[in-house]
Amino acid sequence: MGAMTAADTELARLAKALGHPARVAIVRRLLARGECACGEIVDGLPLAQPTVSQHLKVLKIAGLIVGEVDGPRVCYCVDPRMVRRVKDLIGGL
Amino acid sequence: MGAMTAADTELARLAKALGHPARVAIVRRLLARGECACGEIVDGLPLAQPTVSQHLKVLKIAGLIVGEVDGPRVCYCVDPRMVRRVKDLIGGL
DNA sequence: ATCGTTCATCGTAGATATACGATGACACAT
DNA sequence: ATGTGTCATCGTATATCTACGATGAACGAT
Repeated sequence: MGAMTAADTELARLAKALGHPARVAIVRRLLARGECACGEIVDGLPLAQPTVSQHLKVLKIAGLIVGEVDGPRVCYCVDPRMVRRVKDLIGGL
Repeated sequence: MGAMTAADTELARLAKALGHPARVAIVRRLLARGECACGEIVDGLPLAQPTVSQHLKVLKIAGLIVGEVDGPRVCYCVDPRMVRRVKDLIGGL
């Protein structure tokens, strides 16, 4: 016992993805709205569109959200399994 | 509704502090042991002593742990209120 | 007073994160 | 084909993070 475990790495990876106010706000908004186009997210944040897109990418790589192309738009929503996973890992502390 | 709230910033701040495997491992160890001297933490991690001390500082600034000087040693333990706070904030997602 | 132990801080190199303008890619119109 | 609206990616500047050797500060023992 002592070294960093796989669970430590997984939790750190997810926590890091949530380690920026904009990304927390995005997740919260998606949970409230169910799903949301990128533009709406941009409108709700005091950040430029490329910056928001970059934050969305971080959340997507972490697996917390998924993006579905819908015509000219991209619709984002949370992956409830990953949100559950975060809650379990934090709750397991 | 839309902009980043104070709760978003607080959660992001705490999540960021947990956004490194070593820091998660430290918190977990402290929760398991109750309290722990710095040296024991160093021994349990594949990192140099200054690096561990730096990680401890991050956790301390975030309020997740507190350090008490005990002779030549420094005894660390988690602040249970802050751990509760993290769980509540994550659970509230 | 000097030494050994324990831990923090300093200084620094390399990597990663954050922000945005500019540009590219794609779908849907006209 | 041309244009418009939507979003991703590129390029880049600045800041922050991560790691460690070297050094400093504080305590207990000799």
